[in-house]
Amino acid sequence: MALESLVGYNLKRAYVILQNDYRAVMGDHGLSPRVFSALTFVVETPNLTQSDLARRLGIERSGLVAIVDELEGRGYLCRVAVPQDRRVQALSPTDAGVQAYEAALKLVHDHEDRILHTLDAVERAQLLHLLKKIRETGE
Amino acid sequence: MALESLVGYNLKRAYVILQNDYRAVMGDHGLSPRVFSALTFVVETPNLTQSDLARRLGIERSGLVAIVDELEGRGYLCRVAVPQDRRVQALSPTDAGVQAYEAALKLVHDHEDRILHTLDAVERAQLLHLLKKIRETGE
DNA sequence: TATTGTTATACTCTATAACTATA
DNA sequence: TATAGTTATAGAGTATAACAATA
Repeated sequence: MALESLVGYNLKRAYVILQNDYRAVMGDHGLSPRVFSALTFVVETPNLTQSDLARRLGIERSGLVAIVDELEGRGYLCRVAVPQDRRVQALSPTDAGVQAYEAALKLVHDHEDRILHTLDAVERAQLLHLLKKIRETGE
Repeated sequence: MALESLVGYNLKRAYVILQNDYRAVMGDHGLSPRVFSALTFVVETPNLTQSDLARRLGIERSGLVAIVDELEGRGYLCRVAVPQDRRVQALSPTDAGVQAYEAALKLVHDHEDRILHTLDAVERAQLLHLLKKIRETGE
């Protein structure tokens, strides 16, 4: 079967498996992968703007609006006006946002530990390394 | 950055990079990844039914209809009635389908060789091996 | 002129539910 | 009853194009 030797096919299948398990662990009302990623950037990056965030996530600004709306609706961040440039909205995490991020990160770690239990520490590090090499190529 | 050590995040980013390059190589009227995968199974598996194919691709039967419609519309396969069980349609590749498959496979190989040029043969084999380990876990 | 955030819109991929015809 | 193929429908996720406010 020619597909078995294709990286793209195996990458997609593996990605779908991780994603399904992620959603099962996070639950119906949990943060989706992209919203969790966005929250991570907001919590870890001071003075992040929406355009910055879209660039880092590799999506369009227009697509980010709904993500930021959701995080704001959950009370996890605030859009803060920036006096120096009145076009931009800085994204500032709330205390609830930081707590939700930490709780979610713990769940994500548990999920990855479980779904990747057949990979030992060396294999997991190898996999991360190889995936990052692909990322470096494509950007 | 917590995301950098997450397999799921890096898996998705790498997958998006491969997918974008795939589409660039195959062109606007080329076979999409899922249609190419379906055609591969049809060409390589005699007497394949739609339910079989959906199961192997990991999607629902309902979602497969449009894929088979497209391949039939391109003249790459025929839905063949099976006398033994008149519920099923066997999927039989045409000569044009086999030729299109072979041409597409060549393009896909070129695409993967190019986008993965920073990985040597050993790394690529490692990556395939690790991705398959994840697939085995999740099925 | 260019950029930020935003809205409107459309497209792809996928799932669920219900139908029909067969078994 | 159960299965194969099908249709209708809806929900993510994402992209493009255009707009107002601001630089």
